[in-house]
Amino acid sequence: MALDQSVSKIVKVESLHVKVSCQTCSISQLCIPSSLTDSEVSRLEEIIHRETSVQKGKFLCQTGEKFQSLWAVNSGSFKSYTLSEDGDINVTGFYFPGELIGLDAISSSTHRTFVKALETSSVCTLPFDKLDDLSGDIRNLRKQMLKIMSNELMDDQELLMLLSRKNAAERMAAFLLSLSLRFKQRGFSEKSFNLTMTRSDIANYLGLAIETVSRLITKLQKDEIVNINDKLVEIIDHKALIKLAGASCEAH
Amino acid sequence: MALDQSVSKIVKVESLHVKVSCQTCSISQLCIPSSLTDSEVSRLEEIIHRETSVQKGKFLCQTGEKFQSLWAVNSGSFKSYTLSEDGDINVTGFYFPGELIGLDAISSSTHRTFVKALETSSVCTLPFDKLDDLSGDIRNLRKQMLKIMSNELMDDQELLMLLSRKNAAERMAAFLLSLSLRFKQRGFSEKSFNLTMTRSDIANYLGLAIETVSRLITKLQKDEIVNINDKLVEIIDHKALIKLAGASCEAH
DNA sequence: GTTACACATTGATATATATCAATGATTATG
DNA sequence: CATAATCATTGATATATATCAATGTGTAAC
Repeated sequence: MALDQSVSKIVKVESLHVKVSCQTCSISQLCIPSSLTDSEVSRLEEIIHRETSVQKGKFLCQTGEKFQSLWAVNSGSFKSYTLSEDGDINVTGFYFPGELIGLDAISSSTHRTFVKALETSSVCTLPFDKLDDLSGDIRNLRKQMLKIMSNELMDDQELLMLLSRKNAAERMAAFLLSLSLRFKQRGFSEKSFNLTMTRSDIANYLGLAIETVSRLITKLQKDEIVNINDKLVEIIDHKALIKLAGASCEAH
Repeated sequence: MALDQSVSKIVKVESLHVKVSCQTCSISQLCIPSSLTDSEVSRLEEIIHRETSVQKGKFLCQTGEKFQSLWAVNSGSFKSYTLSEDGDINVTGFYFPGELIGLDAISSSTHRTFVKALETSSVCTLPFDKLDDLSGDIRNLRKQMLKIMSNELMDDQELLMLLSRKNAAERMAAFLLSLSLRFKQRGFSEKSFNLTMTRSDIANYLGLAIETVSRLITKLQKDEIVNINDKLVEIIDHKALIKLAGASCEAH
């Protein structure tokens, strides 16, 4: 599959004199769980470009582009993927409000993935050089950045377990649980949320065939564990889902 | 499988008046590829506890232990793994000279894995608090730490691709190539090296059955791509190995 | 409103790899 | 030195999931 549509062109949302500040936003994991003081948040605020809108299907970044900023998702959702030489897509992750995009590009100073909006979304832009300078001063910011990265490492390791050792049903269950947890952590409903990505994205991400994903979803409904109506997921039996995701012995 | 043997007890190697300095050691990725000045390296040196020996089978850390330091591998090798509730082992990674252990524990301040010496090895210990303080002062050190973590994120993503999308032969080839590259980057031979881990470790890490790994090794020899004599690997046809690891289309 | 196109579901079949089983080789233990 | 224990190899069989194929459904295009 080739690149669809035109290259991204990020459009600044009209601010309409509504000056939203980081203090009230409380969404990015960079500010919130950390112990930044008000004045520290203010300094962070100064370097952040706030509330940029990205239309559905547009790119936040593309492979090969120079890395300059991190993005914090404000609303909407994104998928990241790589393209192999043969042109096949490898979905590497999904991003939801409160999450940081671009951490993996720090080391090479170049983006290694395509990041595409799954719906019309908005992000804050964090120029990395300035962020880095600031973190020299602010111990808690430095700590928080390392923490976020370390956290990502842990998440990746978990995903690794999932993909290498779990069967299809376990992967699907773990995927839904992970989404549920991420939404919960950011103050959204953990019981009911939207799958903004396609079945094909999910299948690709989980290393499964799209037909397998479809069948698994059907089965989860039959077993009355989750209810999935097209895009809308409702988790009915959370415990059963956990059990399904965790059980790695019986299946082997 | 339960925990084998006793808990680690790290023994200080007799220094024998040989004061090895980081300046001459040049092994850790923390110091070397970075642009630290001599005086900066000296400051780093002051906080590092050098050359601790770890016997084969002993633990560098265990799940649940408090995170206090990172370790830089000097010699030997380690494996990291988790234990599920049911007691089965999940090998999460291998560590060789020059590589840093413990980055994933930063976020939770607690070790989430067991790290076990595959052979008698030695490490340098980097107290994290002091390292963090120092990185507030030294911009390049800060940069280097983020770079290392970002790099790990990239590596993990690659591994993720490998485990979710590649078949057994591709995984095995990619595993050997990745080892080869890592050894090369640290100045060791890329053509010939030791598999210090068991077949079972490899199989577990790659999400394959041990028998499959064995068969693949046999096949790689038959095809005259690599020569594996018990633990010793010799890469004969590097190009063929790359081709094998990369091909993800033909197999699907 | 009709046509086209991406997305999703369901069934039949093929295949890669796990599992089971037997044996050999190497390393540790008394 | 003998015996056990771990690790590795090889073959036969079972099974989970990919692939192929057909159909349905919703959304965009004209």
